[in-house]
Amino acid sequence: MDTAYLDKLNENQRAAVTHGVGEGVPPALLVIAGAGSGKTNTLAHRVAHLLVNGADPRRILLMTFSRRAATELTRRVERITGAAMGSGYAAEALTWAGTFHGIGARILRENAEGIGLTPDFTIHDREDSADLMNLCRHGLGLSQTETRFPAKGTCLSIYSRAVNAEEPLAEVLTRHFPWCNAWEAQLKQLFGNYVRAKQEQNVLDYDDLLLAWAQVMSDDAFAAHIGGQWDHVLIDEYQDTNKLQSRILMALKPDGRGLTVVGDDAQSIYAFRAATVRNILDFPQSFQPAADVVTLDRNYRSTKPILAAANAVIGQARERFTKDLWSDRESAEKPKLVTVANEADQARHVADRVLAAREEGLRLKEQAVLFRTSSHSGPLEVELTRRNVPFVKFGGLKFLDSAHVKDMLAMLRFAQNPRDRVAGFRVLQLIPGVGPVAAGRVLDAIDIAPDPLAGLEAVDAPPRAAADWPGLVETLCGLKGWPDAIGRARAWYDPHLERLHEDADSRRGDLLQLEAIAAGYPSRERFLTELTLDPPEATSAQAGVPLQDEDYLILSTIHSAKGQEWKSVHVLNVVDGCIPSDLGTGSTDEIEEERRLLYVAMTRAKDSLSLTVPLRFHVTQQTRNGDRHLYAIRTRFIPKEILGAFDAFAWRPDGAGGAPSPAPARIDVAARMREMWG
DNA sequence: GCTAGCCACTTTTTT
DNA sequence: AGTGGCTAGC
Repeated sequence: MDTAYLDKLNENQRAAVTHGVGEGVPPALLVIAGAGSGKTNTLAHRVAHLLVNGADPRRILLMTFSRRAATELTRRVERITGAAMGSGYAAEALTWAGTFHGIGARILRENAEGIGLTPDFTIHDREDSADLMNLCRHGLGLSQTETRFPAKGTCLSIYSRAVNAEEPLAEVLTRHFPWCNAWEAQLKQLFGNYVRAKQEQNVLDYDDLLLAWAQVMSDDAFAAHIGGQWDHVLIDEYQDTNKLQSRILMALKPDGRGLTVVGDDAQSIYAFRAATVRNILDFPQSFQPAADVVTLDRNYRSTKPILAAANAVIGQARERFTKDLWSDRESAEKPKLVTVANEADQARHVADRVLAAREEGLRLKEQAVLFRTSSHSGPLEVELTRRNVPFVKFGGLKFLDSAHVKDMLAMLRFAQNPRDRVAGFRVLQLIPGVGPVAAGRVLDAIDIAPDPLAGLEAVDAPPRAAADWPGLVETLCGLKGWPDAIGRARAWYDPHLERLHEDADSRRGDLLQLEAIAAGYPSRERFLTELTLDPPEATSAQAGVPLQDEDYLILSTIHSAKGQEWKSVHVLNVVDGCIPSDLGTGSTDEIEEERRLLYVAMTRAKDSLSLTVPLRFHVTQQTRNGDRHLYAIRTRFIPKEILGAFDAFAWRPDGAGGAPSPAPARIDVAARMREMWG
């Protein structure tokens, strides 16, 4: 066999790739992989090396942080094995690649019969879960307490943390939600009802996908059966897993044999989701003998000055475990720290720089603009649109959150699982004359019926909706056949869309887009499951998704930028209040996480990095004082002592003698002339 | 029992 | 700014 691919790796990477391969099932391995150290490449090589050495691809489990990462990984494995073993080799047989939640859903569905679930369960996203929590909250009369009971979203967060961190409720409240301490007894009761409701309605929420999986694994026979399906289990981004996930992992491979985890504690940015770096720190000692550790600290991505600045930022961290990264990519260009007057200037400056770089031959796709919070890119989006610069935005997406899309999905989910009350409640109330009470009655009738769909057909029409009722029932019962069903649902929904929304036209466009997405899935169940577990993550300024060969600028939240890299990176609002977010300055742990967030943002850059500091910025949506301007200061993560790592300067728009230039909207004449010829 | 309209609250990051 | 909850009126 041809293992030439090993020659291109550095010593540590090769150690990680070959560790224990060819000696039966290899012992546990932890790879500490710093930013840009070729982590994905190393992981892909390890998988490929296992395959080349005879591992069965169907018996390899790959768990990544996102669906996109899983796709990228399998693609690379395919390329490596293709070169080594001839292109006939199918890495497609890597059938077990996905997120923890996605794999959990699949295992639970495949084993549903044996573990007291029905295989046609539907999955609630966060919004749905909050809605169900709300129904339970009302059911217990907690919405009318004298002092305010926590809002549904807060209740769900508390519940979720208790589940994912495996912490007792009292501890969760004290440590993370002290203002809800007084409600402990009521919350406990509420959560009991919430769990019961989910079970009665045959629905699972995100947490259940892990929790039920973990429960299954606590049964020895099941644990052996499920863990025995794979010889090798490899986990990426291990620093962002929580206790529940690590428990599942340990139960899959109790002796650690066949287990590989990869991560970097300096890039842990999901503590708000109960992720804990303890998982990665405690991993080696979880086994007897302890797992081997390989560290990748050579950075291939960034230039020396960029890395020096990033190291300076993370060097201020209160505690950390990994060493500084090093690079031999020389460059005279330090990262820029640009002070601008306000967010409008920030937008102008970034747009200027992006366009200038494109003039010098750097495609828009090689450039990215990163920010802490989705809304921070607002002024820039306006500026880019004004200048006709195409962009695609990742993170903080609301496509699935918009009312009309949720209506459509509720239709499909209700047809899939008529016991799903959240979906039913939503669908039934679309008809004029049906409110919460009438909807509740119908759902109660369905609950009692042995066959839910038949129950729906048999139920009496609500008194004020007699005219519209048969149409709805007929549509719901007829939502079979895929993907035709979604077209029929849309046809029924269209008049309601028209009636409910002023801007029905643009919303109709969204629904057509949804229909196009749906056509890519083999069945209604797969569509609903995968859309919930892996929602479309990008939005674009133009209608429709840009074509693959089109060039566009990347706008992304820092969280969504994880694992990615660009030649040129701009980071917006590098000021206190944004990074760190003023919502995240409650505890030192939270501040440390914000610091790592800035580190992650900076280490995305290969050749050029620029941080902007608007001195004055506009705050909207403040409860107290309404909209107002705030005077900001440079982020505390870049104190004076490390300023030397940056090229710091102030920028003002051309020709601005103080007042913002009233320049008319610029016309991209060149682009228009090109457009004349298609 | 439903709907419209008014009021109050929210508050980031995401599977 | 937009959503959700609550109340008054039909």
